[in-house]
Amino acid sequence: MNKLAIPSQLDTIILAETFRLLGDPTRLRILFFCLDEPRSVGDIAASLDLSQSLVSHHLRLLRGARLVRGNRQAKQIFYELADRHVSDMLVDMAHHVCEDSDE
Amino acid sequence: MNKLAIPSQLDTIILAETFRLLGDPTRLRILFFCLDEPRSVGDIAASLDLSQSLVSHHLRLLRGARLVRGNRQAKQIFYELADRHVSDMLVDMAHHVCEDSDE
DNA sequence: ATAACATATAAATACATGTTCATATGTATG
DNA sequence: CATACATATGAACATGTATTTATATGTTAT
Repeated sequence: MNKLAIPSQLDTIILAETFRLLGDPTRLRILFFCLDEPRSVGDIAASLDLSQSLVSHHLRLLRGARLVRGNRQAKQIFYELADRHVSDMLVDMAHHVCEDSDE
Repeated sequence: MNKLAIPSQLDTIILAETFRLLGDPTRLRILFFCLDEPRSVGDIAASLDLSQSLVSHHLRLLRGARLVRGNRQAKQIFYELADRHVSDMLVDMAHHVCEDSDE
């Protein structure tokens, strides 16, 4: 509805922080891998060919920004996107980039 | 239509690159400032209280990623968002962040 | 409790990146 | 042409960050 006022200084920082976290290929791969179904840390590491430690570090950052959320199932912890906002955001942006050959 | 397949390695990198550029508060401020109407470099610098050099550096990056586009008008160069995709993206994301108090 | 498995954390390092300062390029006007 | 104005570029620096290696925490089963 509204064309969008210029975001406040604070909103800008929060927005930038979110973008910054999405601005790393490894983290993006992790996010897309967890898009459809929750995935365990080990699964992520094995499937994306990343060290367990690295995956854990990235998940910490993503958790901190509430972009993902994990719940324990016995020994494993399954991570998924935090909410619909995040997944929509990702999907939308992916479309934007893929369709980037027009205009 | 499609739920979105996992992006290719290349698309992931391009997407990450775009996000990375958006992941800086200064660049975001510049983009939002140029959202409604084209703005000269000097205007940007003065209005956002940034050095002319800094603005120019950031504009170069944004230009390189085809996020903004500038055209000369006599001595000045007016920058605006490159296309509708970019501006929509920005507006959408801003809304996502602002509405981030639900769920 | 001990062993085995899954995940998280800490320290260290190598590299990327935002910012500043100084200078160059380009454009109009006397 | 020379001067002033607007923007761009280059080098230097300081800070941030992705990744690795090593180790700790937590959970289940024997």
